[in-house]
Amino acid sequence: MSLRIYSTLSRTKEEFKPVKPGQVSMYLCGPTVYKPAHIGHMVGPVIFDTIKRYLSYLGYKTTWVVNITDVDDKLIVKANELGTTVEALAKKMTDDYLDNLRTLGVTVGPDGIDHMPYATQYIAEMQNIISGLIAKGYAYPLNGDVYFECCRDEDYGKLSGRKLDEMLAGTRAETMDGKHNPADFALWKGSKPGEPAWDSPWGPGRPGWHIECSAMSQKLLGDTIDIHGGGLDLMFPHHENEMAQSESFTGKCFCNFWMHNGLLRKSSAGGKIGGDHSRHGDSAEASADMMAVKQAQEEQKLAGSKGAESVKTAVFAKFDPETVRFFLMATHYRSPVDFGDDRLEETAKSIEGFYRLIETFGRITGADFYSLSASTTRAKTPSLDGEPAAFFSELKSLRDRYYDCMDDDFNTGGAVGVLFDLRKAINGFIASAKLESEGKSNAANIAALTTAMTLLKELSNILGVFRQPLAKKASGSGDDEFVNGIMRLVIDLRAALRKEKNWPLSDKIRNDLTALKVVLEDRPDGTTWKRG
RNA sequence: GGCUCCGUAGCCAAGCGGCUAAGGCAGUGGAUUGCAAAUCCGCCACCCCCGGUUCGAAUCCGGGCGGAGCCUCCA
Repeated sequence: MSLRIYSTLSRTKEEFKPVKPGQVSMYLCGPTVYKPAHIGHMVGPVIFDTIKRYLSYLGYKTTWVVNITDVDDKLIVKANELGTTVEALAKKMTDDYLDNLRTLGVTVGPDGIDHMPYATQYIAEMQNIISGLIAKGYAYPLNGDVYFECCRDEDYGKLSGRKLDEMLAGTRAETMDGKHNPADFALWKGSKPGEPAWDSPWGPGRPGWHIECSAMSQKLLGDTIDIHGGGLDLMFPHHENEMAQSESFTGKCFCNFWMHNGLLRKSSAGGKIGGDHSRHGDSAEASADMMAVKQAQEEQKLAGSKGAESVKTAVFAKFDPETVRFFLMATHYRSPVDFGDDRLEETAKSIEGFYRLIETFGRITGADFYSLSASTTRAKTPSLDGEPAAFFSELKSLRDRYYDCMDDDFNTGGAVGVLFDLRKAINGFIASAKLESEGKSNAANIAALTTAMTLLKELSNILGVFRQPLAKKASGSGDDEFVNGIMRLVIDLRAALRKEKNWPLSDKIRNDLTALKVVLEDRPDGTTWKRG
C-alpha cells in the first residue's frame, strides 16, 4: 500500500511521488499577523504537522515551511489604529500565533515547522522575480505598481477551475484603475507617504500579497515543491496567482500536490437556542431578508475579520489542547467542520477512556505511558509476533488498518477509529487476563500489555495526541501534600466503614465527594480518586 | 449568476465498485460491583430522492432537492 494524496489540481487522489527520492518539500501558507490568532488559523498547521509526522514515519526527510506575512494593508491599518508600528504589531501577533501552535503540539524546529520565513526578509528575492516577470512579458509596471498580466499565462485558472473570460463577465469597470485586465493583480504596490516601503526599480513600495510565497518557497524549497497547502479559501485567488507567477517565472511546475484543508465553522449556540436543529428549515424563515442572512453567515464564518475570538479565550480556557487536536484529527482534513463547545465536550468525553487506560496501565505495570519509547518510523515498528497470539495478531491487524487509513490521503478520521478499537482491544485483554487482580504477576501478559501500549503511543504520536497527561490530574499528581494526606485519610476511613458494611455512610462520603468534583473508584485492589 | 465541494443511524463521523456499511456521543439489554464508577459482551442505518451503467453501487454517470465555500489581500 502506497501513499495517495488528493490533489486539488487534478481533483483526484494520486500516488505520492516526491521530486527527490526520499525527500519531501512542503509549504503551508501562514497567517498575516495583524490580530490575535483564532482557532481557524490553527487548523492548517495542526493538520500539516500530522502530515509531516506521517511522512517522516514513512521515512521521508521532510522539510516544512510556514511563512509569516508581516507586511500587508491590514497590518498597516491595524497598526495605525492601535498607534503602534507595523513591526511591533507583527512581532506581538507572531508570538501569539506561535504560542498557540506550541500549545497544540506544533513546534518550530526539526520535529515541526523547519523554516518560518518572514515576508519582509525576502524583499530582494521578490523583486528579482518581479523583474524577471517583467522581462519575460508577464508583468507590467503602472504608476509605481507592478501587475501580473493574467491573460499572458495560458493555463491561468487551472487550480480553481476558473476561466479568465468567465471571470471578467461580472467585473465592474471602476476596478480597472488602468490595469490591462481586471483580473490582473499586484506584484508590487507603490507606497503612500508614511507606509512601510522598500526601494525598488519601480519606486518605493511593498510586495503584493501573493509574491512572497513564490519567493520564499522557491528560495527555501526550490522551483518545484512536493506539497503546497492552505485553507480552501486561499485556493483563489491566492494560490492561483502564486502558481501563475512562479510557473511563469521558472517555466517549471510549481507544485505537484496542492492540498487544501476545509474551513472551520463556528457552530451556532447549539442546543441552547431551541435544541432541535431540524426546525430551522421553516418556510417562514426562508423568506427572511437576504442581507440579514448573508450577515449572519458572515458572523458564523470564523475567518471573517469580525467577531473571531482568540484561541486562548475562546478555546483553551475551556478545553484541553489535546482535546482540540483530537477533535481536529477525528474528521477528514478536507471537510468543513463545525466547531463548537458541544462538539468539543463530546470529544473530551470520548477520549477520557484513553486517559483512564493510561492510568490503569500505570497502576498495573508501574510504568509511565508518556515515557514509553515508541518507534517513530514505520521501518522500525515492532514485529508484533508474540504471545498470546490472538492478542498480537489483533494488534497487527489494527496497525495495518491504521496504515491503510493514513496512506489514503491522510484519513485521520479512520485512524482515530482504529485508536478506539485498539483501546477496546487492550481493555479487553486487561479484563480477560485479569491484569488488575490475580493475573497481575503474569510477566508474559504484562509484557504483552506494554507492547500494546507502546503501539498505542506509536500511532497516537503521529496524530500528535496523548503526549501528556490532561490538566485534570489523577490521584496525587497535581495536588499538594495536604490534600493528598486528607484524601488518604478519607479513603482509609471509608475503607473501614465498607469493611463493616456501613453502606449508607460510605456512599454518603462518595456522593459528597462527587459533588466536590472528586471521583472515587472502588477497585479490587483498593480505591483510587481523582478530580473530575 | 459563475466556479468548487458536500448530503451515511437521534447527533458527530469513516467508507473511493464486491465479505455481516468502521468508530465516537447518546440510548438500551447483560456480565462485573454491597450499590456505584470504570471495564467487557450484545443491540441500535431501508447510505437525500428519481433514473442509468454494471454480474454487483453508499461508492461511477445524468437529473432533482437540500447544504457549504469561493468569485471581495479571510487559514
